[in-house]
Amino acid sequence: MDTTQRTDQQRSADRRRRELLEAADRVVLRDGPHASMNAIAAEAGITKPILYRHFGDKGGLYAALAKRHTDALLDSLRAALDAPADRRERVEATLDTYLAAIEARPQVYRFLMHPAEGSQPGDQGFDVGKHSAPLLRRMGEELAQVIEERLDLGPGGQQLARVWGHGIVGMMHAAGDWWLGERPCSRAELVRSLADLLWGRLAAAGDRVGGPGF
Amino acid sequence: MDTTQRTDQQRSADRRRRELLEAADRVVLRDGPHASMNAIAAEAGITKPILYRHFGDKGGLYAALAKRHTDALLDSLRAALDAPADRRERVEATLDTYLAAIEARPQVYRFLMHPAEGSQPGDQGFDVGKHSAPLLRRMGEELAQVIEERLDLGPGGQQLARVWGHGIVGMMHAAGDWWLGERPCSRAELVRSLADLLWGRLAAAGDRVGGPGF
DNA sequence: GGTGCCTGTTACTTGCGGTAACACCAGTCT
DNA sequence: AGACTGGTGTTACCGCAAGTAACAGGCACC
Repeated sequence: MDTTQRTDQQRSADRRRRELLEAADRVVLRDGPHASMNAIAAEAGITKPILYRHFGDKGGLYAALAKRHTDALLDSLRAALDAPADRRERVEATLDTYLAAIEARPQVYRFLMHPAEGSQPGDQGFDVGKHSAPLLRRMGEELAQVIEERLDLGPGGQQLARVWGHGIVGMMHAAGDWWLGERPCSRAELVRSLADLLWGRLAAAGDRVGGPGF
Repeated sequence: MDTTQRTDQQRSADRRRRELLEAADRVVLRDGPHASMNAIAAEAGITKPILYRHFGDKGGLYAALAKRHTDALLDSLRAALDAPADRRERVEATLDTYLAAIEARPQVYRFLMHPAEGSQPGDQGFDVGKHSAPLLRRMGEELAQVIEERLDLGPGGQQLARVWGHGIVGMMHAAGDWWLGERPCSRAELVRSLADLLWGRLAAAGDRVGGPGF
């Protein structure tokens, strides 16, 4: 008895939570990450305390919101990353998937990259090394795992894979961010340039004038 | 007459400004980027309106603060980047310089990477593509310029250099951020791993089990 | 019919960014 | 001397957002 009823309540609570999240989504995508809790509550047709009961604080709401989008994006990326294709093709497909996503919904992207807004003034010694958006961390770890699973990197390969995972994700992120702001070239060109970088063209390029000493 | 007196006043104002910036620096480095204007004013021994007269608003103060540190870091990086050495050595030296800087003063680093705190709720259409800290942009452009000056990349080389500049900076940043948080290896190992990545070891590595199809 | 319990409200506190208005203290001009 | 000006400093306030009581109805359950 108790269990069935509790289940009912939980279901209703979960549905409510989803509704609230969708309302929050609309507001954040419309007003940016600085949307106030009042605005979100109004969009959902309710008032603030309900939001706080469901999500604890603003950070909780934003975390829940971010998780949805992050999961969705990570699913797309995993698909591109695990495709049965040549390594270079897979890399290009992954880069393109990411860039297409941020191009299609830059507001979602901007929201996801925001460093959580958290870190209350009470955090003594304040959290060094946790500025990156959780999305970046998760993408880095994910990529690291794929690299380690599929490539033979010899001894110390696991650590190498993690460095590379985070490094490549950072490269993708920074280049994508810059590209989104300036649009200096097509997406395909950007993908190609980045893949070329990863393929060692930096090392292979010739010097411009004299020797490397000048 | 007028000029000399105005110069005097300007000098005194500049000195005051430097004092205020130093006080702000202490507070920000102690309390993190969420330091309040009240706290900064108190540290400087004065009250808020003076800060506002000197810097306009909080964004202005933070921008001025960030510029000092950014300029200093960029100077170090330029030195490593322009050293008369082998390309690989230069790359490693630059990576190491950056990592040493963020390792030595993580709070400064954390502050610099903060996306300006700006973007008032009034910005309709809200500023997509300007999230990255100004430091990242400047480092990216700087590196792009060096790459373009010194490497022969054939046609389209300028654009390629810019993509690479921002991409490499992003790689360095993300890997450094992750490394600072987890400390999974020594700085030298990290530098070596990243340089290896840029040197094409990703493309050169063998597959782990079967062909690339699985 | 009382007892929890969830959902919802209004009304409040606290703290921050930012500003207006006033006060003091040089020198300067007449 | 005495009014005028410009910079430095103050207190006291506004508006707004996060977060929190404290209270009010609906609905199951004993």
